Amino acid sequence: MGSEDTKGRDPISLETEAETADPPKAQTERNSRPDKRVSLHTVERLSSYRRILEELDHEGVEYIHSQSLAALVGVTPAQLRRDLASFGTFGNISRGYNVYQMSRTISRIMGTDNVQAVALFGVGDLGRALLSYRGFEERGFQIAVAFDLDQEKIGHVFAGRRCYALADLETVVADYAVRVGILASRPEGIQALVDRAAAAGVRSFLNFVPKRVAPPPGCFVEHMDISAKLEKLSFLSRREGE
Amino acid sequence: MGSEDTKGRDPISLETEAETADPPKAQTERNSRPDKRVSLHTVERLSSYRRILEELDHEGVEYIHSQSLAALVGVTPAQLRRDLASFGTFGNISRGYNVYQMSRTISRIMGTDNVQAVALFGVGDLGRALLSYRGFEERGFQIAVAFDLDQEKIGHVFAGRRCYALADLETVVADYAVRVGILASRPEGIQALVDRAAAAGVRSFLNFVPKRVAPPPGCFVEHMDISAKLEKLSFLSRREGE
DNA sequence: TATTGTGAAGGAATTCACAGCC
DNA sequence: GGCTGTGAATTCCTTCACAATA
Repeated sequence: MGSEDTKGRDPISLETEAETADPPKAQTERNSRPDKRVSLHTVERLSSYRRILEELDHEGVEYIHSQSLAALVGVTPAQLRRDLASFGTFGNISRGYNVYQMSRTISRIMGTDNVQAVALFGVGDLGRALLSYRGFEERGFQIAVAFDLDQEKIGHVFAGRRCYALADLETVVADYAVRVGILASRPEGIQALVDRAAAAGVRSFLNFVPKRVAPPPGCFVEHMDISAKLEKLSFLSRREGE
Repeated sequence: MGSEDTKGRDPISLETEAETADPPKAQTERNSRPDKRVSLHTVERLSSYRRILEELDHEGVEYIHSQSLAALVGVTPAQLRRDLASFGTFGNISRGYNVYQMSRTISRIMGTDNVQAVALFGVGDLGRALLSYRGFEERGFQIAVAFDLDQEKIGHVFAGRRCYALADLETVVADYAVRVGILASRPEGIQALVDRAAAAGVRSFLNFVPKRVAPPPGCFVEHMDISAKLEKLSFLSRREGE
């Protein structure tokens, strides 16, 4: 927890002003390459780079070399450099990469430099756990509203967020400009729910419900399959020799 | 919910007897190829195949072609056939794949044909949500025990599972033959916890804690990064033209 | 010296396309 | 006719190795 100069800034969403392509600082203006064709593998790794970078930033680290960062993340230095190079020039030879700048740049690439409003569908055990989960905000997301079928829950406030009836879906989604939804409801009728939310303007969904959901046209559904991860671990564990 | 003949069987863990390489039915004995070298990509897709297959099985579907199954999962038919072929011969030409047999075979490949005991570390909001989560059992996992630091929680029973003190880690892990752990605790001291659990015999960890954990030698740590998934969705959504 | 960024090489994963089968 | 399983081709991803730079 060495607290060097952190220049009085929050880890994320410092400048929530313009969103125009303003060249704010020195290094940042170099990496605005339009991006040729970025693979999803790269995007997924960028997330893990950013998570580590944020830890480092909190610890007061200002610069880091590809060698060290790659070791922390668990990739090869070449891979790290290649990933970053997809978006332009990040590094400073001999000083390495500026931790804070790079974290902010990745945010911009991901589109999480401004906080996005997220809607939660289903306020059961898991939904409430997600509502009280700290860590979304500092990554650029905020569960702004919740929906549920249960009359007991509607109108109630959970961890600071109001629970609405599904009847209000269209107006609430519009009011809060929700583009991302988290699915944590019962499986029944979830496809209809997704279709309706998509029509209301929600573009992508993170699905915790153990049920297949087809993405509406132009939308994306990402499945959070806990059992699948456990199965992967199970498979890996029985491969003793590696 | 068409209820054709389901031959009076549970979706999983029907025959928990032998675990010896018994050839139970007709088709199953063909796919015991030792596996040359299976990629992790294939393993991850196998999980999603199995999830869909189980849905289909519940709906009473007996056979399915690679074309239809691939469409449901969201991969190409060639990819599906190639994945399955890594393990031997699954399909019956012109009838397609036997839904139930294939689901069982994937279980065997994953090592989830017998239920595995899982330990939960941390009985906070998320931990309790996981304890009450239905859906582990039918995929071959059961949270058998929980651990927490909080004296209020120790000795308490949550959703049928007893919460133990960390002092009892070694004995409890041995008693229940725990090989898999789920991390849902506070970030502080999590690395030490993992190292100690690994020494006690836990081989792999599913980590919900937003903190980097280095896998002990011979062990695996899989990170469940919710924010990373949201970032991926955010990135995809702003690529309008696809 | 040591580091980044990047052509080029190598390897891995996916798709094609068809033989063999029903 | 249509299907699976699979060699071959292709596309994609990673690593190597070095020029350029500080």
